[in-house]
Amino acid sequence: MAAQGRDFEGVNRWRISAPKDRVIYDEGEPASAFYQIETGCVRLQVNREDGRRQILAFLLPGDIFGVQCDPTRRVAAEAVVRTDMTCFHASLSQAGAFGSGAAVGMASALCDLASGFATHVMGLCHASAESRVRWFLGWAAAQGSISTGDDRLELPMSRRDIADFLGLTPETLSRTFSRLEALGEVEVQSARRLVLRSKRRPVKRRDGRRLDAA
Amino acid sequence: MAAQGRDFEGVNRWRISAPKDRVIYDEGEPASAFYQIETGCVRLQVNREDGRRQILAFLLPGDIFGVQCDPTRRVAAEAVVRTDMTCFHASLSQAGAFGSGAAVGMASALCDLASGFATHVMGLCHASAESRVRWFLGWAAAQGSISTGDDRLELPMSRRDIADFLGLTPETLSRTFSRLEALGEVEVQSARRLVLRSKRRPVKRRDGRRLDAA
DNA sequence: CGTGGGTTTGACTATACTCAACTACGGTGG
DNA sequence: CCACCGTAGTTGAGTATAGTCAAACCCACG
Repeated sequence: MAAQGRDFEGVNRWRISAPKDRVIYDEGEPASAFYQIETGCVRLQVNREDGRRQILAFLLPGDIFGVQCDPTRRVAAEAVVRTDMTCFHASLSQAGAFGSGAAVGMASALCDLASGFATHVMGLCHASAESRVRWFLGWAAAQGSISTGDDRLELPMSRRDIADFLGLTPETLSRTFSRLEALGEVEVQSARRLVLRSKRRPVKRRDGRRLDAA
Repeated sequence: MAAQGRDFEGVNRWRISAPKDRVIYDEGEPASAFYQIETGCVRLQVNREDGRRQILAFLLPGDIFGVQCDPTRRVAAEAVVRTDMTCFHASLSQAGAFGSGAAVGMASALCDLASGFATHVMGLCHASAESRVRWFLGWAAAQGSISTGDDRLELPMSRRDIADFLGLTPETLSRTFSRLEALGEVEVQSARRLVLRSKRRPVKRRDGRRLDAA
C-alpha cells in the first residue's frame, strides 16, 4: 500500500543491504534518514529494560519507515531476513527544503505507518489468543510479499517474532496454531510455511465463538 | 505535545463545538478536513460488528486528528466531553497547494498520532491488567490537561472508555483500581478524580513483580 | 551425520472474563 | 432543599484462558 507515487525528488539516497537480525538503527540514535524496503522484511521494536521485546510492526517491500519528528529514535529497526532497501538522507524538519512533494510523500508514509499501528491496536484488543492469531493470519494473507498466490503463506519471521508482535508467549502461540490446524483453518507445513484452509471467513457471534465450527 | 509551530497558513478554518458523546465524524464518511482540539477530549474509536468497541486514542487540547491519506474515514471520532476545536478544511492530498509548510505541519501531526499509537501498542502488550492500568495512569499523569498539578488526575472519560482503551472489561478495570488503591499507589476519590501516591516508581524485576511492595 | 536452537507439547498455576447482585453517584423533579 | 430514580461503578463467585516451568521433538545448519 505504501510508496505509490513517492519518488522524493532531490533527496540524496543510496541503496543498502542488511543481513538477518542486523540492527538498522537503534533506540537513542540520532534520526537523520528514512528508508524504503526493496526486498526482505524489517521489524520495528522496543526492547524493554526487563529484557522483553515488543514488536510494533513488520514492514515489507514498498513500505517506508524511519520518518519522524523526534531527532532521536524511539524504536529500533532490525532486519528480519536479509533486506535490501533505499536510504533517503532527509529528516522531516528539512522536508520543506525539498519542496512540498517530499513533505507530502513523507506525510503519506506516516499515514501508512499510523494506519498500521492502529490496525495493530485493534488486533491486540482481540482478547483471545485465537482471535489474535486469526487477525495475524489475515494480515499476512493481505501482504503480497508473504502470500504467494492462493492462500499459501511464506512467513519471514520466527515464532518468537510473531509472539512478540501479538503480545503472546511462544508457547501459547504454538498451541493456538495447533488448535487452528485441528479446526481445519490452517495447515502448518513447517513453522514458516502455512496454507490457509478456510476460503470464506467463519461467521462470528457476539461472544466471539464460531457458529460454524467444523 | 502536538501543534508546536503549526499554524496552517492559508488553510480555511472555523471553530466548532461538540457536546459530550457527539460524533465528530464516523467510519465510512468522506474525509475532507482535520481538527485541532482547543478544550475538551476526543476519542478515536472503531465500532466492531459484534457491538464491541476499541478506543484507539484519547486526544487532548493541542492535539490534531483527522489527517489521513485515505479519502474515507476508517475510524470514528467522538467527543468524550464537551469539546471546542478548530476545523481545518484541507486534506493531505491537497496539502501541496498550501505550500510545504502545511504539508510538514500535517506530517508532524501524523508523527504525533503514530507515536501515540505506538505507545498504545506497548501499553497493551503489558500482559497484566495491573500493568496496563499503571501504564494508563502514567500516560494520564503526563498529560497537562488531565494532571492538575501534583499527582492529581481529573479524568474526562468513563470507566467503560478506559476499559475499551486498555482492552479490559469494566469489571477487571474496577478491580484493578481497587487493588492499586489497596497497594497505596493511587487514591480513588471518585470515579474520575484520582490522586497518585507513589512519588517514585516502584522498582520492577524481570518477571514484573514489585520488589518494594509496600 | 551430529549438533543446537527453534518449536511443540505437557502439567500446573495465575489471571481475566462472565454472569449476577449490590452500591453510589448525579441529575431531575417535587 | 430534599427525595427519587436511573445509570455508572463496584464487588462476589465460578469458569475459561493464557502464562510459567519443564521436557521432548524436529528441522536446519555445520
